[in-house]
Amino acid sequence: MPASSIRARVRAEMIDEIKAVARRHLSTDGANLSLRAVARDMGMVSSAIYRYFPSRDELLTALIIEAYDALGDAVAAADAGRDRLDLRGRWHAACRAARDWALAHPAEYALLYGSPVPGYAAPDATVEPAQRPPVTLVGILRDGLAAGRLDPPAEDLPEPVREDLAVIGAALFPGLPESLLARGMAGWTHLFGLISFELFGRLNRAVPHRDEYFDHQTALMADLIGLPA
Amino acid sequence: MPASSIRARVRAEMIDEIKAVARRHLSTDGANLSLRAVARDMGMVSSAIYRYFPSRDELLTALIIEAYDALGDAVAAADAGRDRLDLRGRWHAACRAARDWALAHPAEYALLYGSPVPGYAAPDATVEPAQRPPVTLVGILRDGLAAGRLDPPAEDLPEPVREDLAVIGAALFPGLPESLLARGMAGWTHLFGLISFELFGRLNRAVPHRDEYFDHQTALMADLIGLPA
DNA sequence: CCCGCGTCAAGAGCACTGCTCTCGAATTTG
DNA sequence: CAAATTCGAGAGCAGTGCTCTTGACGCGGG
Repeated sequence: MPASSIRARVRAEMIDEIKAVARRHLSTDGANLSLRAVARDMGMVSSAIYRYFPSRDELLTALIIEAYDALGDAVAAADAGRDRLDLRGRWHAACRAARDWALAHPAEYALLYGSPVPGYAAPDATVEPAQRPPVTLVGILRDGLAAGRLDPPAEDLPEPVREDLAVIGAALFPGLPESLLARGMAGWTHLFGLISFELFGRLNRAVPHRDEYFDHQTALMADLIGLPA
Repeated sequence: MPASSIRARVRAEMIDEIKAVARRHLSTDGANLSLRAVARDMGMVSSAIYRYFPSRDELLTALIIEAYDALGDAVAAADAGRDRLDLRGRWHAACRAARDWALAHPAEYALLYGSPVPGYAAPDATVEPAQRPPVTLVGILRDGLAAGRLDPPAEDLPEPVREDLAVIGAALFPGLPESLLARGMAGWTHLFGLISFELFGRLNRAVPHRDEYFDHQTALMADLIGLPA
């Protein structure tokens, strides 16, 4: 049925263009993007947008999912570009990729990891893409353990913590000791804080040498995890 | 001049009431608080608010500064409540105090540490209050070093990093080795990420035992810093 | 004491927002 | 070819921050 396909194709192109224009607005106006402004940029009237997105939040959700995917791809690609056994190299590459993506797309990063929009609840469709960056990071630990290059820390976790981490591990990293997973999550948590601090201007006048500071901070977390030099 | 003082006192009370009502709205409606709604709650018309605050952003700034102070006080009080030599106890108490405050005032925390409001630039008056929580945290390291209970890590920092940290240290923590300051900042960065993850719903279904997870994560950073058990 | 200055709240109004509904026009479908 | 679907435009609603004008009130100096 080529007839209906024409319409479908035009419609898909319209959706893509709306998202592209919205992304552009996002980078200048921040999270409060205006449907009317997007419509104006496309030579349309605001109500026409509603033919393609039922609400502004749905548009935001689409942008969020695409942003998660882009970030996840960037991190995964950087990790994949290193030798599987170069654990520290993979760690640094993945961390830097996340930071580079965030610096290149600050508004989208803020959309993902900034304060949640008051009325907006992230739909379930976003949780899988959101997991990809930390999964890539902890995957480095999994590989290191499997290759015998990384020893699980000799540490007894409090039982409730071990329990929670066991559930997470069973779903995403079967066989990974909980103590190692805990340190991987600490690394991910720290990485998020590090990028957010830089992006949200919290070390504006304090730290001029951003790149070096970032690398050293992530190296500290690699030490905590036990990644071999 | 008691006459003009009456006016001044009424005016100060009005300002306080506006801030109180705005804070209440903040906790329910998030960062996009409405001047008109605040005015309605006070039985006033929106334009009357402008007698006391020249713009919505100025009101936000006032709330931000008060929030920074409240958080800083909470952290400092928790730290001060422990024996000066119980470094790990102080660390945990300070971290927990920050988290407790954030959980009790999620909207204000988001205002401080969430994505920056697009048009809004934090005025200089906010930087000093913003420094107080991390200063309290790193102060624990300074005391530990002075008491001989904490050894600076034997580590050579990259020169640019050492340089930046030396400037920060000279202003706030004279005599503190840069390597230790770096770990203190890692701890602060991680703490911020940890609280944000919990508050912004990123470990909603994943980690049911929040308290224990939080304590264990901060303990990991205490390990990295080298705080003695 | 009381008049005038300064402060204050109110109201109207501007430009903007997300969103809904209706109405023609174009296009696809049977 | 006729019917059904899709689409864009426009008007309109309720809300926003903010400005300006108007009138009332309290205060201090003459």
